[in-house]
Amino acid sequence: MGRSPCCAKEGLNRGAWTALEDKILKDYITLHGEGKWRNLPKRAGLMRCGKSCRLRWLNYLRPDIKRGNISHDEEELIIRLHKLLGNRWSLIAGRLPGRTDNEIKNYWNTNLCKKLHTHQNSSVAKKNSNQSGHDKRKSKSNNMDPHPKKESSNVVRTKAVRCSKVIINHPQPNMKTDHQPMAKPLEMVNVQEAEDNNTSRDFALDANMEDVWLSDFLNSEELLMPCEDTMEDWSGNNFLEEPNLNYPHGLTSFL
DNA sequence: AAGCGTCCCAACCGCATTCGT
DNA sequence: CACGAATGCGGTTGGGACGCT
Repeated sequence: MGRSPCCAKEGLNRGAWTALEDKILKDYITLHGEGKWRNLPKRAGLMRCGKSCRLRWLNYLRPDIKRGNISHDEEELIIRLHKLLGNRWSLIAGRLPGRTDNEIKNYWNTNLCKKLHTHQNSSVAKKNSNQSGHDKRKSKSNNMDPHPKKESSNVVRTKAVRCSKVIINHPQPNMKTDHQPMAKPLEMVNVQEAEDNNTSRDFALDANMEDVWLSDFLNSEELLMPCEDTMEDWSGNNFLEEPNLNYPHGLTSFL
């Protein structure tokens, strides 16, 4: 695909994985566990590079995978997390059980990004009409049904949970129905208080504390999306470049 | 039915970060 | 501490699916 191969070894398979390769990889990892990706292909007898195996496993073969059918709640959560975290797909994915960074990234790029633009345009146009729908596919995507055609196809849709860096102490998020996407019953930690107490740096270093804060933040009314007013300014994702803002100092370092 | 254009997503890449010696 | 290897991450791409003409 344009660039030179990452694994310059000749004879390696590239492109779409076959069912046999999937089976070999899955069986091998079931037996030996994850890791040692570099050597895995050789040991498993796969003509793939380690990176490719890892990606295939993480995004496709791992058990307890959810694929497709991103719910409205999940979508809202993605939007809010993206506002908070920017393109930190792995972190966002860590907040969405069963979703992977790749899936979320794709979903964002193909659906939410367009939705945003559509929304912005419609805002600029002062709601002259319903959201465009001039593009049939876009319209379909905007109906919270991003994969309808594929769901009926033979494409397997399973993806792994991938909690890379964020420690999630919550029980399985209930995919909130009442503006509480982070179902954790949390003791309310006031961000401003934390800052006032000069504790922000510390809690940013503490994953659990950060988790609490993040949950609190996400539950805040400001981020209840989509909202036209806020929709207009979150495409830039400048919040990470502007350390001050209203966010704790430690967020960037935490990320 | 065929051709064409658009869109989606799996898989790739390079770079960054972490780990091991 | 330095260095190389391994792993993780986010951006990008191309093939295939789909809808329209």
